Amino acid sequence: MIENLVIVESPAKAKTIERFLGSNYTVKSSFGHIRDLEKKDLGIDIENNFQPKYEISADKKAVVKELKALAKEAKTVWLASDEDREGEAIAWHLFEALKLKPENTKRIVFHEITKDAILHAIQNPRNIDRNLVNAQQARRVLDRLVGFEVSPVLWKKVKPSLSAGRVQSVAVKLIVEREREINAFKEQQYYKVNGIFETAAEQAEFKADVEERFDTKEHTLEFLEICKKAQFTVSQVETKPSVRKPSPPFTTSTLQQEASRKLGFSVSQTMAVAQKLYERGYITYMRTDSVNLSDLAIRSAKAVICQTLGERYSKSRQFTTQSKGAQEAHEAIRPTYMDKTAIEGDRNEQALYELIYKRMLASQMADAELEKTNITIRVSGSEIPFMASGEVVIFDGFLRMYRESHDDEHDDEKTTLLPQINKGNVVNRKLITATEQYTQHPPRYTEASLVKKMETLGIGRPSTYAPTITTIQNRGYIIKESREGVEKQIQQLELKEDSIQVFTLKKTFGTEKKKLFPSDMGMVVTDFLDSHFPNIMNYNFTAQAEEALDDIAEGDIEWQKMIGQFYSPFHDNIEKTLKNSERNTGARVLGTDPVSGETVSVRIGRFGPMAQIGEGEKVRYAGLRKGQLMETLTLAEALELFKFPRKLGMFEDKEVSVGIGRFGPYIKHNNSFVSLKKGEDDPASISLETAIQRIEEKRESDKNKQIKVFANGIMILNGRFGPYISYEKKNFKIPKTLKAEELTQEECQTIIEKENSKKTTSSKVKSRTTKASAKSKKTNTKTTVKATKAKKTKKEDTTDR
DNA sequence: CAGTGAGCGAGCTTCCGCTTGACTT
Repeated sequence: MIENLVIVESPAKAKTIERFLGSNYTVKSSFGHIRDLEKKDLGIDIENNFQPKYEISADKKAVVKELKALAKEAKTVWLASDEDREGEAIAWHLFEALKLKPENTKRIVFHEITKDAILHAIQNPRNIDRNLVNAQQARRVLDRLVGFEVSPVLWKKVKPSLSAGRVQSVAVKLIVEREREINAFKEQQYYKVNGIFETAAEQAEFKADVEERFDTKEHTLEFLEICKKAQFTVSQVETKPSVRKPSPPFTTSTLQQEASRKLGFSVSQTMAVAQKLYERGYITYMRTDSVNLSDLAIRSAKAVICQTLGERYSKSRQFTTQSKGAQEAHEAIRPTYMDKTAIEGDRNEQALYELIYKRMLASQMADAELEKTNITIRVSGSEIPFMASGEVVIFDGFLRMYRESHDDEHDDEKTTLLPQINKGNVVNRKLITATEQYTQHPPRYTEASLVKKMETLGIGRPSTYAPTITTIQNRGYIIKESREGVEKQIQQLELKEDSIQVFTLKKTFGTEKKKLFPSDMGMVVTDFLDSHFPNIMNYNFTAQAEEALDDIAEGDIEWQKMIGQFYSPFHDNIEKTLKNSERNTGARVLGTDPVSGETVSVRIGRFGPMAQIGEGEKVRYAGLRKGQLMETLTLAEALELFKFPRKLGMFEDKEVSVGIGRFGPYIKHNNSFVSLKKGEDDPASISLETAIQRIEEKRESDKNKQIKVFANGIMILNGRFGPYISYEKKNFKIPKTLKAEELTQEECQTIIEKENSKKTTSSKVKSRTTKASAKSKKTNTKTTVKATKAKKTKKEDTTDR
């Protein structure tokens, strides 16, 4: 018999709470949502006032069974899921699925995991808030309707297996629109003038720049000529104090941004590392949109600061959340114990912890006090002045602990110290340089800056930022990659003493590191959705839906009514689009092939974007190269694609040719492929000799990979995860009980047969060559393995008890 | 990993938000 059963969402939370509550309370976790709309079909009875059809999620069957058994013998069941829309719904689903009784079920909430907060919650139970639950049901049903009615339109009109949704489609649109802004951007050349001066009295050097940009070299030279003879007089000195305040402690979004900027983490990597820190009790919950801090946390931060840095550095602050649609079920992300300055763990874990620690501590520290000085230097004979600015830190305050970084940081050395200068002083020029520059297009999104943008639009939630970004990459809508910039020659003019010299420098422009680029598919799908479903693609759609959901939560409107108002025009639009719209391949005519006179065009084909010359019998195709977009491809670039594969000659009686594939240029010989050496080989000019050399190098390195080769083509190879068997281009795992070096051909044969028979029974999907099918196959086998494992562990549990 | 790009038709795909593991060729 159990006295009290408390159900929370996270197992780590359950462990902590159990410690606070003592032996009368059994604390278990639901592992998030336990029920959802039917996985297979729409799961909504449209005819019957949008009645949702729920089922226990496949991976929660065991959890539900266990909770049900415990609930049956408990005197009181406490539903302690989070205090937000989703949490309320979890409580309700638990109530329904576990068949709880109203008389001994209590709903409690707390948004900080402290003993006081939990005991207080136990003292103040309430009932499940049905209005809030209904708001969640409306949210769920809306997302299912959008996703499961729009996606099939894409299957018919664009390509099978594509997806659309309230969140993901808008996220892709952000990337597509940014790319178009960049394409439309006309870069402008200008000259930027910087100077180094010294004071007459102390001969102290300092930097000053001209804020205006010069449009031509001639104008720049004119200015330098004036400077040559000019006197430089300090016409204004302006000093004003300023303060800088620390940023609030981390939320999911800000943690992802800072970890990306400071540690180079991807958003999913940040979440994985944070999860580990959370599970080991080092930090509070990592999926939160709140900047709230518990009183205990504020007090203990104060104690640490006063003890280590002195009282002057301490300033307790509580922050309020600004972001749109925040639900604030949790605290901000902070260390659980402020006296733990460092933790055990790998390098990434330590680095992320340090970031979280410092950010939290800094948030409880005093403002930094600065003194900013701006100096204007008049140039005799010109209206254009030089400006110098300096910053002196009077009191470092929180800056001692933490400096936030920003996306738009150009290593501006604006925080330099200025020498003592007074109005009317004459200063001497040491060196004046004018450098040719280019205006910059708007920056492409990184994963983290996309999350930031989504958060400001109120799209997505802390728990979905990382998965959403993964999804749109998996669907092939966007690609994360780094691209090398282009080297340009730029001119620099230098005025030193009495001569002006001109130099030519090389500088690389447009280098992109881990940025998000749209694919052709992303652009075609975005355009299709934008033209047929402008309502859903509107950046305000989610915000407006949230307002309606708030009304439902307040009890001002019935949730089915809200859904009904959305659904009828929406569904009509679906029907209309299915009937009237054309199949969309993003086709575009580029021009005429000067050789054949045939039309050159691009479109998305069965295997992706391609270029095409002519029609009918004489048609020729060529796939687009990495980094090329149908939208911006020129006729010349398209014609270039048809120059490969190029025949080089013969080697060992087989033809050697060079081509360009998805992973760059390659040499093909006797059905095997060898990559060209980056930076050395040029596919357009590579000789037969070099190609043969590359083939022989590849053979040598392949030899080292081989452990054993059998006559019938079975090979034992050394791979990334240890030895494996390769046969007919398929790979097979070697059971851990066997030694790779000692395997015979027969033994390999049996392993292959065994694996092959397993594969055909576990996946009914016919083997296709597309990525999507390969992936679904994987998940299929995965879930079956999981299911059997779950059963096993459950059995062990019952025998133990 | 890198050739490909017709057409038919069966059977499949898909959403967003809550949570953790499992396991890689």
